Amino acid sequence: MSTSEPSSSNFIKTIIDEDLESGKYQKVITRFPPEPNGYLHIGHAKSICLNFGLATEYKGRCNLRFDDTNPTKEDDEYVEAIKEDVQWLGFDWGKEPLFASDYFEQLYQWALQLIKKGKAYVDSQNAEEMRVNRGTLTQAGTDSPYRNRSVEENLELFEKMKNGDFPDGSHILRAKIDMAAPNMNLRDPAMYRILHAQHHRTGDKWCIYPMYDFAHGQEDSIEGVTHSICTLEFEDHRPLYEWFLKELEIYSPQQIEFARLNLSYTVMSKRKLLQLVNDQHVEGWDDPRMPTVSGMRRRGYPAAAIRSFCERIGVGRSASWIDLSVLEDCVREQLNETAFRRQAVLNPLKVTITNYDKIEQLDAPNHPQQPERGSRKLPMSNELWIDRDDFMEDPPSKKKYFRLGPEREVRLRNSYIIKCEDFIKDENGEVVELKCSADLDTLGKNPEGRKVKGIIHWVSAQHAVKVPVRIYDRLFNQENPDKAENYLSALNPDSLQVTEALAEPSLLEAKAGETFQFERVGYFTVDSKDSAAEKPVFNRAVTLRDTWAKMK
RNA sequence: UGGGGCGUCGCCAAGCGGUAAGGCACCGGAUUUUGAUUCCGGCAUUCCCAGGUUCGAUCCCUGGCGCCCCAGCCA
Repeated sequence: MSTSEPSSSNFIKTIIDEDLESGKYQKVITRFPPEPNGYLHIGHAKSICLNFGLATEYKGRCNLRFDDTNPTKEDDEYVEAIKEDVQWLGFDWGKEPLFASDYFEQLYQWALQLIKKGKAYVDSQNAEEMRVNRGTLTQAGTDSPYRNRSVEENLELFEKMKNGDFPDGSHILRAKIDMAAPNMNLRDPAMYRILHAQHHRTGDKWCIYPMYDFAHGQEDSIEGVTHSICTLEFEDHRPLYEWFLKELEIYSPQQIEFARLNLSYTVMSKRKLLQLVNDQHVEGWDDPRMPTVSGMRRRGYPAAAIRSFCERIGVGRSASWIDLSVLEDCVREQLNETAFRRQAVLNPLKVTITNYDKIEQLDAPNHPQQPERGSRKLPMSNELWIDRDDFMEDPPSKKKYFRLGPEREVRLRNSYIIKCEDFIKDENGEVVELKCSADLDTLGKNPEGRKVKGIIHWVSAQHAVKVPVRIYDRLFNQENPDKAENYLSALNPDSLQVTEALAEPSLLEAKAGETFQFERVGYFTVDSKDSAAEKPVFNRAVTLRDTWAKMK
């Protein structure tokens, strides 16, 4: 499956090691429990790598379980997308994925059990009344007037709720715990609400649906999960998680919380990502600018890069902010190994080689560090395109600059060394063409007596193919978009720039999903949606590291 | 001002009473037909602050300070 992931220690492994050693558990069973109400994002990837990673490392199992307890927000489209993403990330959940909805009957029976035990009651206050009577952070709540209904009455009302005799919101099943509890979650939390909604799997079979708190622990219990790993916000829910399992007298897994991922220049809430999609600020969940797994896949981020990112950032309990550049660096790390090298010019400047009048098919390696991966033919002629950035009429520092300039020499990547003899300007004073001479004795070898440090990429004008290229930048231009008055105001208007590249002809054969390094520029992936045979459209996954840009 | 957490290098993160791992970033230097990659070297006398216990504290105690989460019939 995935390559070697050494994986450093973290506090969760310490807990598991202790549990294994003390004999509390003999095996490790985890689970990844997404709600199918949106696409997976990089934050989910962290949880996936953690949960599946632990299962692999301890030779246990990790279940993929859809937490589909709220039919008003869930959809099969999301189920399918989530399955694809988990698989693509390189993980295996075994036979079939599991669903909370498969446990609805059992959950219902358990609710009856708590009612009979006097631990649950049907409340008939409306939502507003419940809110008011819940109290505040510093004031205890007050008991509902319906709190002491008899078991019989509760049973009867709950039965009617189940049968669909009541409209949404008219009644609710609550756990009878303590309206004065300092932990708000224990102030008689809701267990079941009435929802006359079509469920993506059970259709209209149910009119009542369990709340997260009344479902999650029992789901874990049914599946024999040993370590139920979730994010920090659920820490306050743990006493409730344990309360239900204890009152139900069933096996109680251990919940462990870790800090969720925060990535700079992006938002991570599904609600906001959904809004970006619905309001068409992006082209869809898999828009290459989205922090979704599918967006990153389309952008050209390899699964291995996402895994190594998750390994690199570690797992802890303190709120952490990871810079987007860390992710990009993981992408480079992978792509540098795997991507074939090609030449393409994004911002063309014409060059005429004055002493060269033939056409040659030069040999250029697919990957200089991996010669066994072969080579391709690179056509060379006397009219070329190079990148505008590689010429300066007046270089700043004679010493530090080693690109093209008047009287300067430079190596054409995979070709000859050329010297700029002259340059031509248009009426606006802009350089439009360079006249260069080539040292014809420098193909595949260095000249004697002088060193030419600069190397530039190029493409033969008559052979070049025009290909659409999409340059992506961060979706937001504020480090923490959530800190803006409205996160939408932090959207980067220039996050997508559509342009064209003049590319070497071999790139015409590029297949959807393939990634190439355009030498000295960056990594570009053939878009899987908008490309056709012989008509590749390229997405820039990430630039190359550029220390020269930093020096300037 | 109720409850639950967190605070170790610029960013993550080990450490669990015996004298500060590692990764990334950064800074040097070497190799290089990608100013990329690779390679070598450097990079916390100090662990939010102040007291205390101890032969010895990042780890224990006390008191501060700062930050995060909780008042959905969302998960």
